[in-house]
Amino acid sequence: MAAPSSEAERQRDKDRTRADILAVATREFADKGYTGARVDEIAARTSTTKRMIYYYFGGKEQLYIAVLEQAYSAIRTLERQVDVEHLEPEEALRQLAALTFDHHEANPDFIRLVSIENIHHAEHLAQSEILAGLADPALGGLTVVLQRGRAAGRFREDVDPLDVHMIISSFCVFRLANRHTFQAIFGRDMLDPARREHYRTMLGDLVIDYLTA
Amino acid sequence: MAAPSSEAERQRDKDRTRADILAVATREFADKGYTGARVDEIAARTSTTKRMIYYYFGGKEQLYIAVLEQAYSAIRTLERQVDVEHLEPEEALRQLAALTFDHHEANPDFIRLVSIENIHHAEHLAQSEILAGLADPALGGLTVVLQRGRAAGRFREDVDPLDVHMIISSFCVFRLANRHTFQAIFGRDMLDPARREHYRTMLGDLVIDYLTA
DNA sequence: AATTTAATGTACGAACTAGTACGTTCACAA
DNA sequence: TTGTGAACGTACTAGTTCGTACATTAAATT
Repeated sequence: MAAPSSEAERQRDKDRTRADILAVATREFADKGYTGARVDEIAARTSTTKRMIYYYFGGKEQLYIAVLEQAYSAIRTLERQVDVEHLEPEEALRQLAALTFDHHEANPDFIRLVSIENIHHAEHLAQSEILAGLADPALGGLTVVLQRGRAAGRFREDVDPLDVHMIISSFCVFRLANRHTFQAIFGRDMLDPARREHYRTMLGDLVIDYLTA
Repeated sequence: MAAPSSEAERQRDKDRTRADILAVATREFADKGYTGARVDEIAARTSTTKRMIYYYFGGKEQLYIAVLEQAYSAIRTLERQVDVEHLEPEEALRQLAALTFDHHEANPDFIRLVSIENIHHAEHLAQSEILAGLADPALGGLTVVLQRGRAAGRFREDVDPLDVHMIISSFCVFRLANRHTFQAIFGRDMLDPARREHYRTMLGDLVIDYLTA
């Protein structure tokens, strides 16, 4: 009479097997890229077999798309966490920027998957159905904040929310995505914890200074 | 009695064959990534054969490193073009930023190679010997300009040239490297010629506003 | 308990891919 | 003009990699 899905020690568990494969595949794809990732390697690190990858996902490409979808879904509701209505526009913007900063830093696999997907011209993302819900959450709060700042005469007039989003993303993504070549060339680790606060503040200043110039 | 190297229709030409392979390989690696690129495919697009790739370069990895080296070498002397001594600091900075903007836009293959190399943790770049000469040209002019701006009391005091370089690169690299996912999600093509001037100006404002806040 | 269906494991194959053995041709020097 | 080495082409191999045929076991259903 126990609910089957709540049993912890089941030997056969569709959800668990799927989740296991997905987790391992995420790391493998993020680490090696789409072409570099090996289905056999993913299977080996799973507690199940390669057969199950094809059983549940159909193939390497569909598995990769599933990985992408899960990674993107995880960040969808992110920007909603900032109280854009009651904070001062400047402070709300700083918090939005800091949120992106923190989230990207906490999810290096996601950034790598985005880089990889861009190498492939976003052809897999384009096939996905999650696309629709992605733009709005990223821009909702930003649009409101800019509106309020402009209304109060504190922000410049000609600013597009998407451009501000682009500025913030540029900085945060670059810091992770280009970490290795930057380190190799300039000898500076952009992810050094000792410099974290410096960069975090810098991003806030950058955005605010631009908007209030 | 004609100089052998000036003959256009030679059937055997070491330099030409090498350059041909390198040019084709650059496009192939930039397009497909290191793992995705196929030696046979590169050979097929060459006017020579796969045998020559191994003859001149040794193997796929060495060919890739040669491609990387050539791509990086091409941008080494870039920043020197700005007259940092005689221009106003603000104007010199705007020109430096615009130069990076233009160069990145004109060399999408290079940006893709950098992305690809970061996916591979810059392990190939680290093996290369060109590394040494790369940091200086990128920062030389910037350091002088910031110095002059600070001396004139027009720039904030606490700014590191490498941080400014990072801001500029972030923006320019993001615009190219993340073009496809950005387009897929937000429906905006960051490389649309109609928006080019907008972004170019925006980058200059961003940097100047931050430095003069 | 019997039967059906979902989930899983094993072993294998077909196609691809980096790299090479071997043979050939051209340029140049003596 | 002839010998020699550099430059080049063809055909192949060994190993890899995605995907699947086939067998099996556990859960759900009747």
